[in-house]
Amino acid sequence: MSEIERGRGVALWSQIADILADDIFKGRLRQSEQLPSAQELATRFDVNRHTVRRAIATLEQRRLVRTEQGRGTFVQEQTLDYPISRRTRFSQNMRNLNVDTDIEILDDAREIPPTHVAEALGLGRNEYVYRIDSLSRADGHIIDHSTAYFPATRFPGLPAVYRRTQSVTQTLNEFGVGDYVRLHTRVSARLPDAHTARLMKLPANRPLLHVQSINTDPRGGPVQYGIARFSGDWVQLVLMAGD
Amino acid sequence: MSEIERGRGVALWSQIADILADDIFKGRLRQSEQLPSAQELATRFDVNRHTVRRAIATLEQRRLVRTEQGRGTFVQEQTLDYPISRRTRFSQNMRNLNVDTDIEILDDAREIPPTHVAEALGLGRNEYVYRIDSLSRADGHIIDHSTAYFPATRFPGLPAVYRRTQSVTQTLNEFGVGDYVRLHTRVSARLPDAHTARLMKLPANRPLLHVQSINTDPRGGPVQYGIARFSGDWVQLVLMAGD
DNA sequence: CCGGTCTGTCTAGATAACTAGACAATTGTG
DNA sequence: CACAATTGTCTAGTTATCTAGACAGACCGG
Repeated sequence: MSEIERGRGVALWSQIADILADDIFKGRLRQSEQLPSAQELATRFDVNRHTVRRAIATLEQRRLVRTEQGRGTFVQEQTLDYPISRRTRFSQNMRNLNVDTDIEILDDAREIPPTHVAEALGLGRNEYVYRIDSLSRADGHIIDHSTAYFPATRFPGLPAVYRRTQSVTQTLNEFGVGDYVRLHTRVSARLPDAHTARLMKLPANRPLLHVQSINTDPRGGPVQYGIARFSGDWVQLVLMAGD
Repeated sequence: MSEIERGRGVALWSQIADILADDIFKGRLRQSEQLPSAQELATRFDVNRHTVRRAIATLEQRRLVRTEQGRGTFVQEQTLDYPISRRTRFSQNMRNLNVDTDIEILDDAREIPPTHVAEALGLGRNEYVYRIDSLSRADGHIIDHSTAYFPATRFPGLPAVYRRTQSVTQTLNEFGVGDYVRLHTRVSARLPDAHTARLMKLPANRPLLHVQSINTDPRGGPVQYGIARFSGDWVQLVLMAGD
């Protein structure tokens, strides 16, 4: 049995959270299995129930567990598998997962993009883009802070349409882009910058999945450059074979 | 610059100690170099001087730094290099290092040893050994908790001699073993058991060097089986080539 | 020897972490 | 429905951690 230490500079709730998280990741607590009750854990670790509750609260924030009043605490059934393919659509994904989604548009602007974005979109030095920053929620939890760039000359007034439709697919459709595919995707693990951490209500030490992608129309013309930042704790990207 | 976080379950002094220890291990603070003053570090980390002092106190316990009143705090010049060879002698080692040593004998007993010890010493199932538990200090700091086994029939009354001489070499000499060599040495890294942690005044999460060795007389007869547990933070075993 | 710069020690108070206990709210079961 | 088990919420008190300031003691360079 893992022991916890007092007075060594690490709070008890933090140690307990680490042990339980490890139990989950290592599979000692199975998917959807019920955790011992808070009282039971308190007895096992020889601490107060409130201390255990604090540990569990942090696990819940990280979506590793789910608590239900009167029933108990359960290991979260699945990390949110996020399929990445040439034909990924966010809203389609979420509908498939039977998750209640919601997108909040934080900010949009017409501006000259960073050079690497301009290059990716095949734009010249002084061509404008629309930048749209948004936050996606699923079941009320923030899962994604994304920044999208669209060529401004090709899609005049795009932000207004996007605000109305709340869907990239729908928006591009109204501009005559009936279909689009993902040209490429780059995935890395990073720690959040201060801005993203604040937006996603994440501690600065929880890793993010940093996904950079380019969508093109069927003829290969780039229509969108996107950066999505997922909570690494419970979003899992799934790379599909043969796509 | 490494930042520290408040209210995340890790005490500030603990975070600061970790950062400084890392600076030392990674060589960003050189051997014997002076650390910034406590006040300077307090300003850099935006905490109180007392908090920094607590961090430094733990580093001093781990012998990573040395503080000198009126002068400053310095990176400890060297870990204690402990040469391992066929002809290793503890007291000789320490004299060479110009370190003031002292051995405290904690316990001795005449008993049937664990089977792996009996095998190593070439003893039968019911042959007795003397077990001697001792603690070695250098410059007043505990560096080593060791357990030694000697065949009891070959060295009757050995513990009394050892208590008098405080030296394995001297003791075996009195029993007519003029010379001995190390047959083999096994080194591993382990966390201390509760007993050893208490004896060595170490936190349970600081690794130990666990050294198991067998000494034989010149004809190859095993005379001692030993287990030594060194503080991993500041003892470094040095394996000599061609020995 | 003097003044500046360190570490060492003390006191006092503020904030975070932990404990203890009571009771409400919800759920499942007999 | 009554009951047991569980999570959720509150209040109060203790301990650990952190801050603030003062001053002593040692060291060093001028």
